[in-house]
Amino acid sequence: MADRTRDRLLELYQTLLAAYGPQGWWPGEGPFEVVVGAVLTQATSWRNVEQALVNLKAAGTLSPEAMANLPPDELAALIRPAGFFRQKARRLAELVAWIERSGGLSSVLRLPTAELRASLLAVPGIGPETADSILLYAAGRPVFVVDAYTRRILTRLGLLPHEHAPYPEVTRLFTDHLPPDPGLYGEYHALLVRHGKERCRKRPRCPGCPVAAQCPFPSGSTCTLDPDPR
DNA sequence: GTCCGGTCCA
DNA sequence: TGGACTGGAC
Repeated sequence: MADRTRDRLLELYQTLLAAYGPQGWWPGEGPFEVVVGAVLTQATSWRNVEQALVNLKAAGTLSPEAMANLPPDELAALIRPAGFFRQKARRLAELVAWIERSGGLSSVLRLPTAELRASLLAVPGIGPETADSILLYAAGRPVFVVDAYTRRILTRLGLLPHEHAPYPEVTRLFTDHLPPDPGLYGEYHALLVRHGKERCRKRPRCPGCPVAAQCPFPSGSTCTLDPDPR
């Protein structure tokens, strides 16, 4: 049976990969650094997250055990460059407490995918995108991470009805039509982020866009304003 | 001034 | 649904 969506998704992936090259996600060493980075990068550019990670490393607190024993205000001070630092310090503390309660990170990362996802979502401050980032990049599970870039790009390409499509619907677009390959999903998501910040911005930079041939509204022709009927 | 690799709460 | 959370880069 012909799967047009699959063909379009694979074509998009190949185009992005050819244009930008492998993105090398997730940067950093070890699953705990991925977990921490996933929280720190919430609504925050990675550049700012990096300094926070440097601070945590320098303080020797980039392990669940060390972080669990860190006073909240000290943790907040270390992650200050990542923004939302009081809130994120609380979120990291909650997350680390859950990890320690659950027998440590390696035990946690061995939980079945559905169970791990549910447990992560039950931690205050962990939403679907953060949970899925951890599932994919720290635990190596074939889940597709959906963010604002993903929604915007797919909507403009006509693969989604509108930018506010529910999270599970967007995830399914990928998992229903592509093989469950964590390597593919990880690279694909990273490429969408790259394309979203470099080209397919709110105000898109269409001239010279590598995806123009696959896009219904290339160049300032029309439709730079999304109609977006809720 | 605007934008970030979101999430929670009223 | 709209703010609040917060700092740094462009």
